[in-house]
Amino acid sequence: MEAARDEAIARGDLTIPHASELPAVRIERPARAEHGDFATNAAMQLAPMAGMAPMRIAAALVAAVHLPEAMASAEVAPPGFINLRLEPGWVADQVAEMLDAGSAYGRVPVLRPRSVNVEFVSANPTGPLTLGNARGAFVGDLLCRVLEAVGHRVTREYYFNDFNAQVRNLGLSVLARRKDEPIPEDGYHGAYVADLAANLPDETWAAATAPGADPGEVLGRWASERVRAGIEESLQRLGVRFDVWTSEGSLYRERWVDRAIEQLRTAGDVYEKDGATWFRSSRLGDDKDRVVYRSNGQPTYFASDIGYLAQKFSRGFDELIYLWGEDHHGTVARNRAAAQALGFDPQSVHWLLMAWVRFVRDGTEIGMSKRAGEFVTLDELLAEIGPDAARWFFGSRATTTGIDFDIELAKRQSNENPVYYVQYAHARCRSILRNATDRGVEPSTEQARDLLRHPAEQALIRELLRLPDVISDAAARRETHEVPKYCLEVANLFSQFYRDCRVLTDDPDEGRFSAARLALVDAVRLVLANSLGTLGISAPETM
RNA sequence: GCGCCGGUAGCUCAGUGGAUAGAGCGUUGGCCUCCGGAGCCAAAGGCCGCAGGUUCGAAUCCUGUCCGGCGCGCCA
Repeated sequence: MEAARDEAIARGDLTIPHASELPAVRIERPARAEHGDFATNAAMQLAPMAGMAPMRIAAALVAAVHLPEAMASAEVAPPGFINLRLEPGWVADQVAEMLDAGSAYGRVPVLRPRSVNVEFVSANPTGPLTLGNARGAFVGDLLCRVLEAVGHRVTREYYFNDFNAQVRNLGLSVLARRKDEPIPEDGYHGAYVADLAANLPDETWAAATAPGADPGEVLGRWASERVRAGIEESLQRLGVRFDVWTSEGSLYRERWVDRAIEQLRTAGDVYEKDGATWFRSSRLGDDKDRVVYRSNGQPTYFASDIGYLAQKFSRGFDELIYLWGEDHHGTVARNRAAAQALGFDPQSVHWLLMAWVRFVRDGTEIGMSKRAGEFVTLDELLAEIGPDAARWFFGSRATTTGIDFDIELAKRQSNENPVYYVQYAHARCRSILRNATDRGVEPSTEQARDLLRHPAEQALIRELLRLPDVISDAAARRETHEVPKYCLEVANLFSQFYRDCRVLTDDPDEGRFSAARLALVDAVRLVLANSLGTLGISAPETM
């Protein structure tokens, strides 16, 4: 199209005064089928500088354009759009291309694959994962899958505290349970604390109660590791796995924190005031400076963050992604400042914030407090609605959108969940393919160009052609919710095709289409399997 | 008070300056001789929170305002 523009200018059909800067021609996919497969607003964008009516410019562009083989036509539409249509035979031929690509179809590698660290969930190991952690677990996993689909090397990382006050409180809660004393005020009241106390090994108990021992520390360390292992198992049940588990304590043992802060001090970004040590984050966009060492000498949580940034970058990642709840958004500015002050490209660190999930049961909000012991666990959610439906639910929403999650509603709707509609379409493809094998019918794309001309077939293939764009966009935007939408669209168009185009038949007249349509069914199966796979959702043979 | 994120159909949510604003669920009405009815078709349902502005064109960008969530610690 840009070539057409230049040619139109050369021919004198289009005059742009004093070689103005020409905007790049943008091609989009129109919302309506009658507007073609692609469209561009180039003529309307050129109109002000050319001083010509958009319709006339569009006509000049169309006259000058050399359509590639895949394109059937370019038409002008008011108020100045140019609509492009794909050649139906080319469209039909793409079924063979998709089947050749197989499981790689839709996975278009980016130009520059990066090594990306994605940190998510990172809940403190002071209790089982709750519904509150569900969104982070699914969104993070989906994000990793999408990034991997376009060729990035992804490390999934979980960061947890193993020595702070919360862990100590957990230890003291276990102690109280064990001794049948009241749980401390800041302690944890959930039933799992009693389980921990009951399963305490004798040697741990002995170590905790030995003379001079710190029971809170000893029991906290033991209990938090046990809880952490339980979290890992829960996540595995969700289909979420992590490559690296990093403890806050290791950042101190390996001296990442003090070395990073010394580096900042050398650079003049750290100073002492009121007995505390401060990082000059206000110099780099934060509202105010932040304490890294308290006046009692203890590091703040932010100090750990700084050390962690240095530790992660030392491992050679090109990009760091933090997936946080939006309640942490106030800490982003200081972390960004720290990354910059440490000499890292701020463009290579991203903090993605997820809006809060409001959990309601029949209209009233329910709290999620580990400390009070009032929560629904992730395992309970899974038992109620299943991992596929849960993945679909959280994967279908933009991360910036607040969600109202009604557990009763989710249970009731789990049977009507759109995910089953998509899985059903996949199972139906499989069923048709099985029936074909029984009848001895083989899929073939040999005559597809001539045979796959039905509107339902053409619409379906054109949708299948979108998969690479959908995956690439999701990875570039770091938002996955377009993928479930796309699955739904494919399943819907497949149903229409299934209604209008008989695949297997005893009718000899209709039978000549069988092999080509079977290949199309196979392509639909492939696209559904690949896109569901990107979501971590199963693509069943039967339902 | 200041900052960040939201406000779109009855509900839950898409919508990356373009053409008549969409989907799922729910509601209403149709469709089972035939490859899987967990399906298909149709209908009803919208001052895109409100008011200005920018633009040939605004749900989208800017300003103001209202409502909701979150954050503003030597907590994490």
